[in-house]
Amino acid sequence: MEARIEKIKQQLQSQGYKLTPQREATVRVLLENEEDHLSAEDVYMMVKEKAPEIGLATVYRTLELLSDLHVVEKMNFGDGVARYDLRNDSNTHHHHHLICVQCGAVDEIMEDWLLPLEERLEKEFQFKVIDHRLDFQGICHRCNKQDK
Amino acid sequence: MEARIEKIKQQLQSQGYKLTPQREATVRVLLENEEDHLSAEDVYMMVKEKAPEIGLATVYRTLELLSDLHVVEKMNFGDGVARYDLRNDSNTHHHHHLICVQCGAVDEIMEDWLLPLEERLEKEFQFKVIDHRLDFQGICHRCNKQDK
DNA sequence: TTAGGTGCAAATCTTTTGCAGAAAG
DNA sequence: CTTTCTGCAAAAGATTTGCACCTAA
Repeated sequence: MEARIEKIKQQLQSQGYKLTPQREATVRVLLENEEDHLSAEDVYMMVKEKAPEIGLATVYRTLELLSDLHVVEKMNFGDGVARYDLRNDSNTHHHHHLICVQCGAVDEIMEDWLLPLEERLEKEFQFKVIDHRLDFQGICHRCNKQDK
Repeated sequence: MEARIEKIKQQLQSQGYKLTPQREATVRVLLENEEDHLSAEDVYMMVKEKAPEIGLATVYRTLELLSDLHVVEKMNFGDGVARYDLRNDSNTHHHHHLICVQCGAVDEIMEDWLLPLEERLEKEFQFKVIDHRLDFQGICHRCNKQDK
């Protein structure tokens, strides 16, 4: 965990930015909730517990900055808010989402199932893939059980 | 084109809704711009040319209604606005997006490449897939050419 | 001392809602 | 008539911005 913070600090500094206490608190919240997909408001509330004086605008600015640096990924699941995920070390994003339309849960699959498709895309469409996003909407295993 | 409007009219009526002139004008705009991904504001401006008295709220309400009926699909590409696409006749959504990070173009692949994955999901994760969404970010063939 | 950061409040932008009147069966 | 629909204006909610102060190299 400390190692990942150190790395992010270096990413920031290499671009002339500082890892301020506010930014560090924000990153720690993301780190401690890696499997969730927090909104800016979510992050704000959690950061407030550690650093009550922080402002919402700072959280937005931090998330935007980290997003520009590809440290976090900004996502949109269709409810009116942006959600943010820490990226893994290689700065690539290769997980897929299982979005339950019944209970709203968002699960993840961490494997990358799309490499064959990406190769096909480059060949057939001359489209050079940088990243992708794959979401499935459906009924999750928990709701499936309950329905019986 | 008239046939598709007629079909949408029946879909509305079967649920107790009317195909009002405003709604028809909205559908026609979507029909005439099927390969674009229009925002509510885009649709509003185009509908205004045919029916200048229409209100933005009506466009939003119409798009929301059509979305509920699965006549259009509401999407979000990460810029702050929702975008709307007419669905095909079977009311399924099986196209994939190629989003160019350089010129911003959004191309589509109409084939469904994911059926094998969906089967695997149901087996391995007990997740019943209703719909999916697959977007690729990268460099499109046009930009690829220009760069040379 | 100087550029980068921050908190606050105000501004902006998209989308939704309340309401009174209009349209359609 | 009664239900659905509309336009307008106001409200709501998320995000951004202006600004004066702050803080670290």
